[in-house]
Amino acid sequence: MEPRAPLVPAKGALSIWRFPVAEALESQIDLTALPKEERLARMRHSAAHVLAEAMLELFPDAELGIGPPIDTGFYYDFRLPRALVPDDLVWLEERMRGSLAGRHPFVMSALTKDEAARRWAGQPFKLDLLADLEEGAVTQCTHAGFTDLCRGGHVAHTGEIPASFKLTSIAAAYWRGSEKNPQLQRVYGALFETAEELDAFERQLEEARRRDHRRIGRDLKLYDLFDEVGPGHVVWLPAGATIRRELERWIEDLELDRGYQHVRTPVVAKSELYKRSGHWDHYQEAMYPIMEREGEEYVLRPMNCPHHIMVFESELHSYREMPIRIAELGNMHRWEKSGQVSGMSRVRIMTLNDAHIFCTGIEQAESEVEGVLQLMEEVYGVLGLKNYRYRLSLGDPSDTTKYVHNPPMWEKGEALLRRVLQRARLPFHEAVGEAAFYGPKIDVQFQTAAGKDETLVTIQVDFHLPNQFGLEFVGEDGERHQPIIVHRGILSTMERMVALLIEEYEGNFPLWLAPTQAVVIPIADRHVEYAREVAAQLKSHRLRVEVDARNERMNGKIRDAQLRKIPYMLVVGDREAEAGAAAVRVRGGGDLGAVPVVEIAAELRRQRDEKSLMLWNHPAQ
RNA sequence: GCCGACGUAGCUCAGUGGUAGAGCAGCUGUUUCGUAAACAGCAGGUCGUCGGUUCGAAUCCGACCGUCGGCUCCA
Repeated sequence: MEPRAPLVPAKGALSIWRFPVAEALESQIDLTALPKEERLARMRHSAAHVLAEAMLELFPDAELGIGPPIDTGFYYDFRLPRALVPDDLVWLEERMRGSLAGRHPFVMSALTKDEAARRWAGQPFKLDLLADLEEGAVTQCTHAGFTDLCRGGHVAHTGEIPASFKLTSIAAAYWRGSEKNPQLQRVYGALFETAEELDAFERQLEEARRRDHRRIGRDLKLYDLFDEVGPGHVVWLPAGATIRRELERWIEDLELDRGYQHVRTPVVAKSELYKRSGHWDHYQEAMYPIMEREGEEYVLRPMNCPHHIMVFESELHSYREMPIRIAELGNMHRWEKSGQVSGMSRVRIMTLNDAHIFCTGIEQAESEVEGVLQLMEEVYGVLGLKNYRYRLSLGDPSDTTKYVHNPPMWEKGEALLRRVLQRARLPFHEAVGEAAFYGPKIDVQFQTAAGKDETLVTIQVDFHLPNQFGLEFVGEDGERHQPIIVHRGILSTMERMVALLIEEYEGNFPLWLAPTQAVVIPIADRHVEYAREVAAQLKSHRLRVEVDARNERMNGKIRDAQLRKIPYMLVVGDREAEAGAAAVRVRGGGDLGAVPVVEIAAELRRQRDEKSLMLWNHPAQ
């Protein structure tokens, strides 16, 4: 499988949007001389101005937020007297096209902070922006009688904005991205240089909708959700549970090979446990509410760490036993806010492929982190997933409520993780404010079909919990020492992993994961008996095979099997029954002709055991 | 959680104040068929829930529940 470019670039990602003041005042710009990225950014940002111009026509009292370019176009945030409706977008877009035809020049001018404060007196958000600007760096831009406080980055005139744009959606957005601030109405636009590129973008959106795990999950009967079971509480149907079981068996075997020990721990604990671990202070709003009986408080666990710490604590350990790798497919419960629960990728009850590695010290922790990265590369190689990036997720020293306060601990952890990434020569980026509350981590970020960034793998170095729980082991010197814990998830939660795989494979699972691996299709009723024999023979190799004995024509059965994305259709009629064979049809491929059943069994076993991404000379997808 | 839209049969959808519809899926029967949909019949809904307006509500209003698109948060 080739690496697939993200279908839809992340919406929030800002492109180049920084222009020195001197350059901003320059009105003569040769667009063709600019790199495409900057040219597009200028076009998109200019289009945002034109949108604001049209919006002021619709609502003269509109309060203006910001209107930056984004990777697929632009947006502009407004506070408006009423909610926008889709018809407003039609009207606004028409006005914008009128402004483009007018070829109005964008004219930048500089002004003092005092002048700007007077000029923008009626625009609270602009005043808020102005407060952060240095004297001498205040500029505004005028076109067609519309002026915006703006640092620049435009095209020369509105005629240079390509007509290949479209207002796409109305959304809500908090001012400056903080939920403490007022919520504004955001209008998104898509803008590309050519109509062909805009078309391609729209086709990508369509493609993303086709790959959506919620749609495919329903069509293939992988999972379901019920109002009365609750949002984010996934019901795995037999087909989806089969995929999950294969993944679980596989990862547990890989872990056993690498010296992990599996445990089973309860999904409920006394709140006391989480008070001690620190979850209570940093995580409580994300936990299910307390259950109280007989004067005791219990909670559903949001994380497995404290339970695995109990496993470590159940006896006194020697440095000779370490590292001790404790693993569990552990159920966790997190009270996600109602607006963010979605399909299987964002749920409230989930199973994490979790493990905690208890290490004697920095050196051992470092080597364990390396081992985890190697396991991760192996696992994702087998799954054929290549569309990911490493992120070093750091704490935010300025945020004392979100992270435990212990600067030396954070420094040690961050340095350790950075060293491992550098030694492994893995390209990574650093992100402040993305750490766990108890320590920094390496996250591996994947992109979903819809273009959203999701964390799958996470590796964390933790000096905090060993301290909270007073963990000890006996060292070579006979003294007591505090271990370091490496937390790690490889497959992520089973929910999120299966959601990602559905989208990655578009429901066309490789043989080893396919819920039904082959369906035997008798041509007429008299072939049903032979079909059952073929199926029995394959089932004796633990292949998941069905017989389609329905009263349908062969064509109909083939069509249904294709729609169910079953890897192999084994058509049997008189000729095949005679020869002890079946005509093999490959999903998405053609008829391979009759093949002896023993050979089919051998080939399918091989593909399954090798976890092949290919189906009998065809790509699995 | 916040803003907005949406909620009609298992699924996809039509129906905008006057007796609930279609296609697919399901069931029954006929057909026994060579690589992406045979034919016919039957059955299936207190229109998300609760309340209100009205002679009359799927349709208008309100609250709640859920879904979707964003924002914020996150495995």
